[in-house]
Amino acid sequence: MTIQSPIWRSPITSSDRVLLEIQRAIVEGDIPAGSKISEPELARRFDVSRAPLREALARLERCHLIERTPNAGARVVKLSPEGLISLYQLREELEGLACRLAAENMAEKEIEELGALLDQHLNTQRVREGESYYQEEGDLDFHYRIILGSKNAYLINILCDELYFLVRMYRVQLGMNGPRVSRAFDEHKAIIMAIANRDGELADLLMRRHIGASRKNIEIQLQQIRNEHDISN
Amino acid sequence: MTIQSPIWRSPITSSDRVLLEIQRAIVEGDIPAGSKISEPELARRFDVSRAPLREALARLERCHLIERTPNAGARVVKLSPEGLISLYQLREELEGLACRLAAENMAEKEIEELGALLDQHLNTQRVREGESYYQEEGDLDFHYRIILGSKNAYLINILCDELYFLVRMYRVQLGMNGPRVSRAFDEHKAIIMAIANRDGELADLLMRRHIGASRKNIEIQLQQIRNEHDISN
DNA sequence: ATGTTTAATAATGTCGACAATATATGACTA
DNA sequence: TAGTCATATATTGTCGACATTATTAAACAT
Repeated sequence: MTIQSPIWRSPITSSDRVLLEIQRAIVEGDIPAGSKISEPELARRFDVSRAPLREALARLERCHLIERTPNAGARVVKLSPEGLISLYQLREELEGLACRLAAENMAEKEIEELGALLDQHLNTQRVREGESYYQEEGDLDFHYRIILGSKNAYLINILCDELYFLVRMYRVQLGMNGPRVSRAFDEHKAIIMAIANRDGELADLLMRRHIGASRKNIEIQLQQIRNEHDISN
Repeated sequence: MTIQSPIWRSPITSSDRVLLEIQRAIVEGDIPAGSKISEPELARRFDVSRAPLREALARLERCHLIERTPNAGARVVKLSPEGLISLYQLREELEGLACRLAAENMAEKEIEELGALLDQHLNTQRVREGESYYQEEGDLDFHYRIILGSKNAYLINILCDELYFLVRMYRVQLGMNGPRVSRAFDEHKAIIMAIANRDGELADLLMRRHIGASRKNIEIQLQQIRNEHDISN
């Protein structure tokens, strides 16, 4: 089961279904980055008419997974180092803010659940050593809850509905889930404590560092990939 | 002429045209906040079929001007103190970041133009004393240029395409353009100088203060409106 | 009179077809 | 052979109609 937007519309229409399928396909690379989107083809493939398909495309554009040009159609976005940096610059600010607001606005119960979640992930990780998919999901779940805890509707929308699919796409397609597992747990723990102490300023700072560290880690891996690529050519 | 998204699609389709018209109508209150959107009615009114109209609605949802529920239709958003605060919390972070990046990434020429723009606005404001519409437009233009100067595509998209219509809607409908004019000019001047000095940290700080001051000013006006409302009931 | 159930009405979601635009193919020229 | 132009093909943008769902109105019961 994949993590998806925490705010999901109750009655599911055709376009919702198609959106979910295409989102997954793009994030996991089944529809390759940079490739052209053909409306007739996708409509056949998912057995719907072009109306709900186009509705889905509009929402895919919203979460930056495709780019559309009038009369010319849509393409899946290309992943680039610049894009990744831009994305993480934004996340540092926005999730920092989310943390500060979460420290002010989260209910005690929510904070308890957040702590329980972390313990649970720690156990899962101990049992399934090296199996990084669970860590991936656990990490996103952690970030989601804090974002939701901010109670800022615009912030929630931007992070959960618009940017996080891209984050997942970068992670999945560049295979970024590596060695930072244990350190991430410690950082998560510290963030939760700051929130529990209602210390918004510290929670903010720690989250910025956490994402900054994550970004640097990814940049290193990305540089390695680029080097390998240069050698093989 | 109204300020609109700096990134505009080159060939203008029916849905683009309708989008612009409805955007203006909602921002200026011709279609009242909180009112229901009727697809057949708007389709007749703008002389298009429902297909391009629905495309436009999807994009209106994207910039938070309407809210849609499946099978039930769309409503124009309601303005609320909480919404305004959430919006300005975001702006402080995002435009602070934009300023820091602008100080790093803006071309010398762009910075010169930004300075020229400010002088020009100062003159316009001296000539048309009290006429706040020009100040409104000038202020947005100033912020737009800095955001564009950040060269961060996601940041530009979120601020210019998704949040700024809401900012304008709040300003127009609550009549917020009041007495801060001259102080805003000084603050703008200081921000430009920080950018020109390539001092990203300072530019960031000044922009956060600038927006924070703007927010407090608006909150005061909003409180006054609420008080008047309480008295009249 | 108020609240509940049922029928009538209107709205949204989806479909297939056509028109306008872009892309691909092939003929022609230098 | 490379480049340009005209044609053919395919894709996108738009339309009107239908199916499905929500909303309103009316009838009924309490």
